[in-house]
Amino acid sequence: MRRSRAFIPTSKEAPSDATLPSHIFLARAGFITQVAAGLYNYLPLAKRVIRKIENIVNEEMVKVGAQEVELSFVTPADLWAESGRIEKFGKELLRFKDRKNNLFVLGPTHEEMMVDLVRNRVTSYKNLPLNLYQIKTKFRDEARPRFGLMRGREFIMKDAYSFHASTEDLDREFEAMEAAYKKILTRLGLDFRVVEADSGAIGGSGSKELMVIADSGEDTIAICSKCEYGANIEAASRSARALVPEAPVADFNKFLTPDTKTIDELAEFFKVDPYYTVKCVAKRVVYEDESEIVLFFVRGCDNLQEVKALNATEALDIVDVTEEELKELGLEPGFIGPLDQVKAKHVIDSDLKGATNMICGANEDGYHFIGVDMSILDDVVYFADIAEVNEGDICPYCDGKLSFTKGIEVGHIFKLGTTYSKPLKAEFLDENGKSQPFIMGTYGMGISRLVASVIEQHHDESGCIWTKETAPYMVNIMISNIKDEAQVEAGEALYEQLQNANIEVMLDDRKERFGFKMKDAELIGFPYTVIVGKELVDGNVQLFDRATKTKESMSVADIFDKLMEFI
RNA sequence: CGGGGUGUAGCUCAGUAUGGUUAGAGUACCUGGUUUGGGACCAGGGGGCCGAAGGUUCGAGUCCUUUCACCCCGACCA
Repeated sequence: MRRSRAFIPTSKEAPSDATLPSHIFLARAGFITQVAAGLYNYLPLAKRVIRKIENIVNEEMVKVGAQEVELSFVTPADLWAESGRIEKFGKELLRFKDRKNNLFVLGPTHEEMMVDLVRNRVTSYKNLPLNLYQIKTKFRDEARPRFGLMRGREFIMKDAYSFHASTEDLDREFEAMEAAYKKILTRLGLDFRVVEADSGAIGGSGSKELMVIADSGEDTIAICSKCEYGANIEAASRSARALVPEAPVADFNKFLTPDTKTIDELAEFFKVDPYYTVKCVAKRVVYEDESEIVLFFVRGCDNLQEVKALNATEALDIVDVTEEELKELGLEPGFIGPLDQVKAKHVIDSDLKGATNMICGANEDGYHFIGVDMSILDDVVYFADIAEVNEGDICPYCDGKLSFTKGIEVGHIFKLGTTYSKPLKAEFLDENGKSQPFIMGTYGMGISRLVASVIEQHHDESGCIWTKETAPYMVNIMISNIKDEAQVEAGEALYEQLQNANIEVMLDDRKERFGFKMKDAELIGFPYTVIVGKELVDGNVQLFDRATKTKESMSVADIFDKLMEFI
């Protein structure tokens, strides 16, 4: 491509609202333009990068035996009602009616559509397993789209769906897909981590997220210092502490503790480690048609993890409550404890099961219980893992310590089981002629988010640095002075030579100054720029490496071979 | 969905407290000239329903009302 003909509107200034490097540089370098909140146009350079990522995804999907399909973007609302997700997804589903007044939904993900496609068409265990995928635009009417391509309302996702006759076969496919996803991210040149995750609105038994490590990531992940364990903070677990602080041994008693409403005040009052205190977090738990206040109890040194709390109560939502609401129930904020009190449902963190020498609220203004043995609650209360892990906690699989880092969720793979096949009545006949719902898996990967992720990990103050597998063009030939006929001739010759060798090459033939064209090349981020300039009189050109920003002189005769070596 | 902010040239922004010729700068763009190794310089030029609608006024980018859009913090979210 000749730069003089290319539609690459670069700019010195970033959009005023852009904060992330990926957003700033993709906009400045002429890859994307914004249309409306969370909606972007992909310009020629972006389109080329997207196609490259898609090609890699396609290659790896073919290797694991998945088949590409493309399902309708507009999906009948009836299907969403059938699975029950029309409520669960809520306003994120963009709904509209056609001229015949039928309700439709723009597809935010395609479990229902895919199940509908397969049910009654695959009806025998002999035709399983089956893995179908597509790469397609999705639409989710996010409450607050932001960060450019990172969180758009319209985005490109690769979504795969597998169908199995047994959970063992699903496990096998899940592992194969995880391996394929790792391969894709590795080929793209990304630093990533596979972590355990919460299954969210998609549902299902087990799920893992593929996180690209980046400070700008919106997710916090806990990773082990010794082993491979990593988990989203929403799902991270830990081992019980090996070393515990000295226990405040005491007989059970009610103790006057005026004005000690917070854990800090309580720990200070008794001069004990917050580890031995019981913290109460009251929340309103919302179900489909009702809601109730639930008291969550964790150790004073821990915090409630709301996603875990949501899962423990099987609720749709969890919202804050006011002190007034608690007082109406007869509870005493600051002094709420799990003993002798049945005014609201209790959920106690499993780390408190059997704990002794604890201090907790006595449900009476100004009083706490001391010397509490939590095991007396064993049979009467619901225990669940609801505490958020802290940095420095012990890994659940080894004796390593957990630390936090930020990640961009670029992939999420789920073992769905029969979550969708059952309600949608998608069944097959097994060896015994018995009807069974499909055992399913679903595997998503954000293609447009990957474009942004590559730049989050590969950029500097001058702009984008594309990896070899993602670069829109591998080589940029820069003719320093377009009025110098010898430079033009040498540039054109190399341009033709590289094109004939099927190298993706840009020829910067614009009538601009050296500095202007270099800045432009650095902003766009071509891996290599060949500078045809003042050294040509000695028969030399320079090879500029974008990643290292170094220039190497070499003879015109050698440049082609040298490039072929690098690419 | 709560709280806040901003809408003026393709882009980044002045101008609005105190209404008053023809609405500005930088950048980008066009023409001519000079320049040609790190976003050059000189001269000339095109480009605006001042987000939209209504109102106040002799007169509105500026004041009032309504509305829309976009952004930020939070809630939410593969």
